Amino acid sequence: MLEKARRRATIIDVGRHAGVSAKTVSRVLNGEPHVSPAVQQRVRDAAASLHYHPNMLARALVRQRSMLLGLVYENPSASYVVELQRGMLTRLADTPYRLVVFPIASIIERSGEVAGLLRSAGLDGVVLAPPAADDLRILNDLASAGIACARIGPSRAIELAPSNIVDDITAAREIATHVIELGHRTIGIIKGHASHAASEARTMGYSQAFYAAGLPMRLDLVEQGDFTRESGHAAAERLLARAEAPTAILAQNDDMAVGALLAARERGLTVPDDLTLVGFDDSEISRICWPPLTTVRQPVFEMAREATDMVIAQLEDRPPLLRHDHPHDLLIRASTAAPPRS
Amino acid sequence: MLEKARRRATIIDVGRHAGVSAKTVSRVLNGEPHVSPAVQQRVRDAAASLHYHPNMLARALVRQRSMLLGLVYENPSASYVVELQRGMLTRLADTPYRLVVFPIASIIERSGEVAGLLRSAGLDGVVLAPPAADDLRILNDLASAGIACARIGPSRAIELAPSNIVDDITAAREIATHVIELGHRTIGIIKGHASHAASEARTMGYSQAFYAAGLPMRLDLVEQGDFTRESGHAAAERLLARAEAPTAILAQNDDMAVGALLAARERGLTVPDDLTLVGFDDSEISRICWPPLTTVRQPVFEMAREATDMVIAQLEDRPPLLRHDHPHDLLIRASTAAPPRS
DNA sequence: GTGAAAGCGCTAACAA
DNA sequence: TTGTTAGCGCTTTCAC
Repeated sequence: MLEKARRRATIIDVGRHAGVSAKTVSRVLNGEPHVSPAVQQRVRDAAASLHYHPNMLARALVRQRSMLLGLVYENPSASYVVELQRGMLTRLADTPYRLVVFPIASIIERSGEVAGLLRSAGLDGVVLAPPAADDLRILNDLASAGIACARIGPSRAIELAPSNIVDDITAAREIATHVIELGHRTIGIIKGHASHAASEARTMGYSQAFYAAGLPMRLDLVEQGDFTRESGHAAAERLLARAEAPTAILAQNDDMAVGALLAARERGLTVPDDLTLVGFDDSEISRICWPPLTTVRQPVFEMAREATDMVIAQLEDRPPLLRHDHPHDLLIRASTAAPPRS
Repeated sequence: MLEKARRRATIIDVGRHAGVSAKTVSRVLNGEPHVSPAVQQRVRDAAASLHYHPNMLARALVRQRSMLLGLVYENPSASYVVELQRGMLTRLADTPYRLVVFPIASIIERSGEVAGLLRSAGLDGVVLAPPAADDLRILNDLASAGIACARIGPSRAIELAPSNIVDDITAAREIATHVIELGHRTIGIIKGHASHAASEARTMGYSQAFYAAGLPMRLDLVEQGDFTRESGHAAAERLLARAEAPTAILAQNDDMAVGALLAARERGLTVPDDLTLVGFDDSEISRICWPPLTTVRQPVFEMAREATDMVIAQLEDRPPLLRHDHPHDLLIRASTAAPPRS
């Protein structure tokens, strides 16, 4: 059978056991100086024999520090979320901070509640992923609640809070240029959710590439998605059902591109022979699916790690980096080719 | 500019503002009876005008409840982890509980530390995914620390703590039987990490299927993996390099099967024409890769949701379900076919 | 219906 | 080098 839960030993119990005051125990446990080695040892022994573990809740109350950091995100792409978490957890390893996750269904609609939610959770700091990273209301509420924050991929008001940025416009222009240079002229676009500012930025990048190549921006070939695979599937179906179907599709993230890939497959189209397809993000599935997707690598992991560092810096009263520009990479893989000559 | 952080209003401030005592404020905020409607309204108004938010840390200390639930897992497969989190978060929506994630590098080696880690994090409860779910040491430490827990996919000591179970042996037998019935006789196996009890169980299921079909259990065709795609890739390479290469490979999860798929492709083999391949778990990539994998669906999402419910039941002093058996499904997709006639 | 006092387990400030 | 006192912000007695 399992042992019974017994009353938890407190710092006072340990002190009594070691024949010292509670404060001395506290000093030893927190590695403060000015405690004789002999007493230190007595305290440690007493703590061990009583199975003492500090009560984080009490410590948190008096120190005004919960050691809890939040991650706020909307829930579109599993691989994106995993990368965010990995980045934060990597920075948090061997620190006393813990990661609390806050997937918010619709951040824009609920932006008024979000800060209250984070505040009542007693967080010390948060990392804001899109689209929360662009929500000024949340930023403001966080500041007035005294919660440290850092942002990933904001597009607006960069100077307002520490930001990790990648140049979405340039990245989108580069991937669109690659497709145009392969010879495509009828090019469909699957946009991400409108509440993400990155969606606008990427569309602008595409349009710059079209303009530079002397191609018109065909608004009739722009379909709205929401960053989910399902939405990419549906959008691709609409595009491919056109009388004048595109020979290439630019999807604004990899999940939607994979959805488009499945849609193409269902119509008997082979990628890239019949249809060129590109994504965005270099998420794991872009490498796993077949063919692997031409995409743009966003250093999500590094941005999350860096954002976490920015938050911790604030909590430790070090001046945080206010802005970190991250590089992107155009990754040309097997999903792009010249258009079929029909 | 952002607003300045101002001192947080306390229950006493609200009381003063409303002309009542702190206790009355507490009563109103916690919905306790015996407060006149007029006073209730005054208190609510005062709280709103002072932007009062309860301090969870103080409440946690006095109530001995942090409202924090942990999820403990090792980090093999991203899609698996995401499903676990989704399941927990679904149950946690509209409750005051928060989710704290604990990816532990090597649970078996660090089993002694894990409970201490969870205890010092001040968790009220935890959901244990494999292989922590099978670690008696952790279970025991958790019980003696008075932390509620529930398990996902344990193979041992089922009665020791609330468990969510799928019948790995039967599931593995079914998928192996499917492969055998297609006509395969030389069948390779890629095992998962030995620390996961599910790995043993699945191997047993395979062996039952072999026995029932009158086939020998070929230990020379069993390769060790660790549930990662890379390990599946390496194991498949070893299998396919044999003089007598298998015509089918049973991988113990989908990630390893995808690794094997890539290995086969590199050797110029087509799945399923040249090689039949099956996975386990029905994780997202099993549907996205090409060909989609024949696999066994494990209701990871439902198990996580149910496990969370078991934990909450304990915290609310309701008797938790002690055991929940979940169904599995054999999903026959395009990665399995009759062996090539050579 | 409402309030005063005590205390959750810990640490900061000050004494000794 | 060590101990004492006073809280952190809230909830729990138990009075009124």
